[in-house]
Amino acid sequence: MSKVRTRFAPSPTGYLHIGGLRTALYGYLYAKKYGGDFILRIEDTDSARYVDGAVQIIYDTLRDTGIMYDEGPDVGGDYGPYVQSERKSIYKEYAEKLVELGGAYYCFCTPERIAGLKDAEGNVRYDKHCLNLSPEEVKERIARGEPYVIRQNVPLEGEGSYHDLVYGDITVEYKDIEDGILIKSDGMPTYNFANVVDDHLMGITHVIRGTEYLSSTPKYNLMYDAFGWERPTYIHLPPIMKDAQHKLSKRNGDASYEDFVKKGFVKEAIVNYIALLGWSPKDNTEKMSLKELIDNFSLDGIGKSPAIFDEVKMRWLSGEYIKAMSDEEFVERADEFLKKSKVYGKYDLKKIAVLLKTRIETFEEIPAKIDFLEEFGEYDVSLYTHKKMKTDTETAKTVLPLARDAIANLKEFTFDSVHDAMMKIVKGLGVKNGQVFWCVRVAISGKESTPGGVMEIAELLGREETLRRLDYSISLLSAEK
RNA sequence: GGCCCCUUGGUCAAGCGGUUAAGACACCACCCUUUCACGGUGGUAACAUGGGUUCGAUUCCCGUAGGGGUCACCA
Repeated sequence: MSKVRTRFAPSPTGYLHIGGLRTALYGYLYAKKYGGDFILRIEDTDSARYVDGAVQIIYDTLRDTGIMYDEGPDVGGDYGPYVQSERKSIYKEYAEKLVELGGAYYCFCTPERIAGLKDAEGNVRYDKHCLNLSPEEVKERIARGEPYVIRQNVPLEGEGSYHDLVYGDITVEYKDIEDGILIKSDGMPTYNFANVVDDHLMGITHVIRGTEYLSSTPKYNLMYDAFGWERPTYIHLPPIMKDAQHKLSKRNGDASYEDFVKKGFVKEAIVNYIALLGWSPKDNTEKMSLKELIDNFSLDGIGKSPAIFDEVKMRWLSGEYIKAMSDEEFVERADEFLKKSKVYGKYDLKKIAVLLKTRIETFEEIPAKIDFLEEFGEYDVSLYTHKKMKTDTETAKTVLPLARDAIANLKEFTFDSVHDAMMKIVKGLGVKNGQVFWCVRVAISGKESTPGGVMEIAELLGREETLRRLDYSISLLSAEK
């Protein structure tokens, strides 16, 4: 059996959307699983849709996610060029060959004539008007400079079948397929032709793409057959949906990979999550590195029905990755977001990392979680009322002055000494731990919830600031009637 | 509309003729706990529908409904 070769063939029309990234990922996983090659090919035959910079985004995204291609425009390879616009002459050559083989023909029909072919439903279907033009006439009209296209010659009868590795046997009747354009009047090939020629010439063994091609594959097979080429194995992938009826698309302005990175999702989690959309491993493991994805990947784990993208679950996965990071790695990778907080540069980030890691799912949540360390002012004293702890402002009025004095008189200001001081108050008052801790934590943070409790916060703030905040809170309470 | 495809909890998703129909996210409860989290335990919640085939259908076949795709000089 020949070496597996898969390809990802995006059009440079904008950023790489989630669906495209998953297609690339599966192509990569499949190739690597079987020790094969993964190829990147840029399909830029439609100059009207070309977006500047889009090719670079494709390169960057693939590299960023670790989906490395063995051959491609910027890495070279033995089957180049890997950009379709640079292969124009190749398509011309093969199109002419296909004409000779009877699989295609020149067509000089004007757009006006074709528009007149509309049926009752408004669908246009070409009528093979130019099919039987003599070679002489064709040559003459081309010489005369008449614009033309080359169309595929699809049989009027019969049917085409193939076996898709995900969807099983697919059969389409030829009468339902029209003589599509293979070479446009500008000399560029359409996808319908270019993908067949390139996949064959580049030795692609497994074509992995979205279901939008499921029912048009028979017409590609017709070309493989006409050329006498071996048909590739097809693997069509179910779509990724935004909701039950809408595909996730850039058209809707749906988030792309880069958007999620900007929103602070861990990159590995994004890749991991999209791998799980439409596929699941035998043992249902969910958190997997790219390496593990390769090991676990298998075609029979791919489903046929559309999968709805669930950002909530991706957040969870992102959180799992964050929890698994060392403090060093966390500080390094979260740097961009740590910078956005008011405390950046003022505290020991590693100490903060410990408090943050189990409390966030995306880096974007960081600033809001720690800004209270720098920002402290009037807050709602109802925060002291906590039903479970059985505390209220009265408890606080008793506890806070005691805490203030205890901390002020501490010989050493450390996590443990603060803890002991608090416990002493607990004992002295004969109350529950939580009653003291809750009040003090609120008093020095002004927040209902904070990453870390009294000792962690006090340690970060330092004795001076801790006392200042306690004083402020005591006065805030006494201002209440 | 024609053709192709799909249909298990809110979501992802096991299952591939006989199961108490997994697991995960989310949600709820409890435990742990100095808050919030983390962690732990438990819980609510699903085979679209009607016919067959079969001793027996979530699983196989047909219809219906719902959904997606496709019918471009876009990919």
